[in-house]
Amino acid sequence: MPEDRLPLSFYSAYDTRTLAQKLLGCELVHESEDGVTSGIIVETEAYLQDDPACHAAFNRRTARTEPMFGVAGTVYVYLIYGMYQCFNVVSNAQGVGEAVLVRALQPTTGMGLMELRRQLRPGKIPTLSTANIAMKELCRGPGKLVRAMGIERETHNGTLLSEGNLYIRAASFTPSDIIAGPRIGINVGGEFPYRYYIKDNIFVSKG
DNA sequence: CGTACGATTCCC
DNA sequence: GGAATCGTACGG
Repeated sequence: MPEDRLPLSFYSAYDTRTLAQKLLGCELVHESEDGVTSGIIVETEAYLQDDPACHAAFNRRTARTEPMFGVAGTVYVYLIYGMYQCFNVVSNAQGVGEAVLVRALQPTTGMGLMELRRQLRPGKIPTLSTANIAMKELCRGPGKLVRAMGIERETHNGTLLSEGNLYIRAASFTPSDIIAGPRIGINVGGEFPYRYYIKDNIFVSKG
């Protein structure tokens, strides 16, 4: 199978909300030392520069948000609730500060490795009750998919999807129906329907 | 320097 | 329903 990695030009070819929809059906890939994991992106959210829910809203440049002001196709990974991380694709022109949050994947490669990574949660000893994670739960949520894919802020934050071992493949199909609705877990900006997901796809998070 | 909190997940 | 857990943001 050809790598078919999306070029950097793909990420700047659309406005952020359009990109969030164009990413649906594309495949996120991580070629790690432990093995390859990948999954079809089935759920995303857009975060815009005039959007109160966006970390970089209103040109707020800090050490954390700096990657969001990089070129489209930059990776933005941040720590949330002290124990989980979220993976974003930086969008729009350099200096704008917008991104697309990836919220769920349909696993395609390395499900065994995904399950192992999910079991190895910090402070958690795997038990029989956690020994088997359903395939549809492996990447069902932004924190879950980051852990299953082995994505880490230390190594991937600020990298480019056009180079390195974390990248996105072009979609091999066009999603038939895309649903838009309110974003999940935010306290402001709830009036904007910037969450997008593939209709009837069982790997989409419940929110 | 102190502290409140978050684009979440899991357990009671 | 509530805890876990810590870097970040912001005020003093």
